[in-house]
Amino acid sequence: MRTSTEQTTSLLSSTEAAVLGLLTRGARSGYDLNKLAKAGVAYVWAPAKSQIYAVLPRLVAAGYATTRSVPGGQRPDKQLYRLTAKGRRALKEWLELPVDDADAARNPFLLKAFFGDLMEPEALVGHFERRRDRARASLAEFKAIEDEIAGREDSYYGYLTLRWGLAEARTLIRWTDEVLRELAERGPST
Amino acid sequence: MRTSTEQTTSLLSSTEAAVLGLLTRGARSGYDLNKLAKAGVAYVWAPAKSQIYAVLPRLVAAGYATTRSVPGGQRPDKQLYRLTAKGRRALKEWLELPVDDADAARNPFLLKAFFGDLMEPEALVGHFERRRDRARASLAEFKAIEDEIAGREDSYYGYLTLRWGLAEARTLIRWTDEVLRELAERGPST
DNA sequence: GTCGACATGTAACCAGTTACATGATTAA
DNA sequence: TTAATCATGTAACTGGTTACATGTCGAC
Repeated sequence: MRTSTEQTTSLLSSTEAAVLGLLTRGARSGYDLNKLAKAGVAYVWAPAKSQIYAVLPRLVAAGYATTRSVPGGQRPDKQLYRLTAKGRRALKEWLELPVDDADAARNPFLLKAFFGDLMEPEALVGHFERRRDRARASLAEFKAIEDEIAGREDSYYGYLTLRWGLAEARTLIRWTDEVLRELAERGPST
Repeated sequence: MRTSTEQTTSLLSSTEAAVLGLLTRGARSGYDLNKLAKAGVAYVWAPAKSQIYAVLPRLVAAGYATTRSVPGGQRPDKQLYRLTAKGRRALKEWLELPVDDADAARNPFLLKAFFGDLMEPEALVGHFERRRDRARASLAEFKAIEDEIAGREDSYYGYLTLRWGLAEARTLIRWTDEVLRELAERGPST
């Protein structure tokens, strides 16, 4: 973001973009956004709560959002954030910018698998079993969401990304199953 | 790693683990490791050069590796790092530790797709086309590597992870193609 | 005579995390 | 009475990035 007076770059961080994106759906508090993120974009982007609270004032400082204090009775006042036209423009700009081609490959699971020869066979099998189980759980979860939103025009783009989740989970299950079968074959025989 | 005297945790960062992993293949310099990483584990873990140079002295301090200076004639002396028994144990421990279940979902591409309604249709199409092209390129690359290493016992675990790369690329191509077809159908008609 | 490989590192920065701090309200 | 939900935020840290700095040697 670079909060200099004459910023030329004006680039959002992904978390800032995610927050602005959620704000397009209406004015929200940090608390709301956190819940919304956990429920909605979570598969795609999952910032820590503290990060959301950190980002919001910056967005206001940049003129991308405004705050309004809603008295909360006994509890702390609710800070309601609302997207500005400038914020919407900045978001659109960020969204339309090509994704950085070299977006870091960092997958701890694959890293472990890659060095599979350096651990006990059972440990490796455990990794793959957990991965498979997790993929199965995701698949079930995604299917449930699919039933809910499939065909609903308003969540078409969410549905697109969900379909990636489904496809990935299925591919993951197939691959882990295959590997587990292979490992079972080689393991005992050697 | 926590370089306290009585560390109980002794946990490696993934980059430290990756570097130790590469060192199991023999003594290497930072420069070597960087090239090796770019060529080998890159799909799985791709640290910046400077990060490798930062990690190496820490590994030595922790007793996980030793250095030996190899005079380089005119050029800077080569620092050759060699894995210690302790380092190998630490690596094994890290490798066998279950992967953190909640390993951050952060995919800028999917994030953009999720908010597809907030950008120009052509921009979204562009995103998907680039993604598809990139997946095609990866697929070709992975196939080439496959031809090289398939069946070679010594790279079995590298081959496992490569197969994930292949499967993922294929799934990605199928999904992006599908989405692009859909977008083409809705775009002009609406 | 220019480019890329060799070879090491530092400095400044950044995006994000975990744990801490506070405290009322409500439902089981 | 205990746990969850509401509601905000700070502090300390971490794992990483980009750009900078320096200089030789060999190939084309």
